[in-house]
Amino acid sequence: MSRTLRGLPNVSDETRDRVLQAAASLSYVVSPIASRLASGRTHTVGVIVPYASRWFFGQIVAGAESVLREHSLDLLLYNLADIPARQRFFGALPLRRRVDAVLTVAMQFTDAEIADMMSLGVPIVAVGHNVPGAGCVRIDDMAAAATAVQHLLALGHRRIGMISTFNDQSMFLPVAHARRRAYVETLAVAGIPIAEELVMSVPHGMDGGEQAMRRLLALPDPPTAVFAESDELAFGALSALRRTGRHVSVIGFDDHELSALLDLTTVRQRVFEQGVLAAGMLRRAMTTGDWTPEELLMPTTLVLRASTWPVAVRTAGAG
Amino acid sequence: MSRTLRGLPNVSDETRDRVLQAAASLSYVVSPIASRLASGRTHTVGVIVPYASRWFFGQIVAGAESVLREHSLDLLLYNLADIPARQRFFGALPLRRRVDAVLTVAMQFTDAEIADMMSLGVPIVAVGHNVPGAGCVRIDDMAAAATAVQHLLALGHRRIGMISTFNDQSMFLPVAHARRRAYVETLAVAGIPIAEELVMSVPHGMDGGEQAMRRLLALPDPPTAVFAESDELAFGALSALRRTGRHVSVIGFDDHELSALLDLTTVRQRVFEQGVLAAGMLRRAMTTGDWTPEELLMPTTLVLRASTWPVAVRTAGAG
DNA sequence: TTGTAGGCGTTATCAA
DNA sequence: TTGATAACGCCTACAA
Repeated sequence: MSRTLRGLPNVSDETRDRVLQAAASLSYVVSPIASRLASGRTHTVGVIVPYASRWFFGQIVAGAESVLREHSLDLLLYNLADIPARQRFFGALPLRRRVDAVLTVAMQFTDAEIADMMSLGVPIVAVGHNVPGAGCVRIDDMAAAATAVQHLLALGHRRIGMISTFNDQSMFLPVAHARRRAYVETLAVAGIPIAEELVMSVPHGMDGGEQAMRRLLALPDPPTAVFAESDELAFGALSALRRTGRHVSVIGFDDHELSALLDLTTVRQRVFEQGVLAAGMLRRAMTTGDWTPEELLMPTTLVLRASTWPVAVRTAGAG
Repeated sequence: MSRTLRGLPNVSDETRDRVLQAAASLSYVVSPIASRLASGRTHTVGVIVPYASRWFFGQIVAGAESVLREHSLDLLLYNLADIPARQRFFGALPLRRRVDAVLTVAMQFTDAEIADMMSLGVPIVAVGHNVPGAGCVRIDDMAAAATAVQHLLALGHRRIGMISTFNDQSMFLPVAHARRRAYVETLAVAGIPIAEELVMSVPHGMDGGEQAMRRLLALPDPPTAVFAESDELAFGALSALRRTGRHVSVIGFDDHELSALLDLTTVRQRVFEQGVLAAGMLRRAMTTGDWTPEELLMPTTLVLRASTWPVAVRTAGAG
């Protein structure tokens, strides 16, 4: 009977029909839990995110859900929003004996935490950051961020600020690191000295962006253009500009769904699709049983809109 | 031993210590799956949403996750984004034997589907819509929407449009229904005849809002103000206005995190908190074992910003 | 307070 | 191709 319901090959047609009919008439369904205990496979992937309700993570989760659901795999969400949640997670490691695979999104792990994760002995794929020994789906942050800064340089800007982030634990996420490094290096290549005061580090989100831009505007010699690590930060920056009536070119990163509305120049990445691809890698590993971590690099695109302009225009107008 | 690990009372201190130590040294953890099979309780709540990646649903899910995780309950996400997903869901009803409770968010169920859900025999709480026999956390949509329309009336507007939604199956979600009814009734009370052509029904999202506003602007006698069923629709409407250079007052609904930036007048509801409360109701039912569905009404607030203004001002200016 | 048998509903294995 | 029978790892109940 079990053989029939699972569609194994060695069952006669007649028996199959008989079983299927009986199952239907009793509206019988297999208990996934019992089946998991007996088989040892949980058919579940644990998804770990730092901020479940942010746009970026919502996209990733939705993307992953779509492929997992299609293959009848469960998605167990862990939102490690604050320090207590994180401590609870790594203290108890609730994933143990509970998932067949793990998907982590833009997390900053300590070495000990990575060791914990690897000790689960299941395939792991990281989106937007690198975990040694795990698969990876990401963009080339350095190159993409460099594109953004180069765009500002091409417009003639020389005094360029950056809005960067740190998290609750005052840690710089890997993504923040890479984008800030690209900023520094690109300016260096262009022969522009880095001005410490032009680099703001704030908590992620609109409020952080607004705060950062206000501080930049308060400088004796404010920037004529700003590169924000993400569109949400850029939104905050735009807000500060609008409230103060000042004019500074702003470029973001992500192409958030509202960026077009706000006319924000940005670097587009396909977020939903990264969730799809990551889940696909894990699904394959779970069904075939063999797992060789691979790295997937997604392309990015510079999207030109009205929030950036040549340096001469506005400074002349405003001056 | 099982008694110790589960913290049951009738264990001597000495034994408890001994067991705890042994467990620690072997880094032993109970298998949640085996425990579920034996006890018959899954410690899992199924969460059903129509659009996992939208802001509203992200907030609800994050809110629910925070309380469930705190009590070591699992959250199983089902995103019923399209018709195939929905059919698969109600065809197989994967929740059966798998969850101890269900949380549904702003879903439109048929009677048959409701029957299916109730047949699970577990507590159900609905957020943002009503399911007979289930608990409920929501706002008073009629009253809140009426407030929005009254605001426009108070500003002197008499020709007021509405942007409403239908979903993939061309069904009007309960929320859409209530808000449109409030629109009709509030105008009626004010003695204003309803003009059919002023009510647009579009798919949810910014694109829908933009489309709807364009059609409204194309009317021989366009509205001077528009009530959008949600902020995301309103964003689209604002976009259309900006691109066409026209001026129409717009009020939204939700107080999306970006509404302040866009200066959108709106009706605020506390979304994250609704997720928290709904999950709390289910958690209590799961732990105490008794379940009497209750209904929770959350307050809303009119938030005044710059996207609405008295009718005379702009029409005079534009005319 | 502690130990022990029985059962939860499958899967996997081995005979038949 | 089929039927029967151990695991799977825990919880519950009952006995000691």
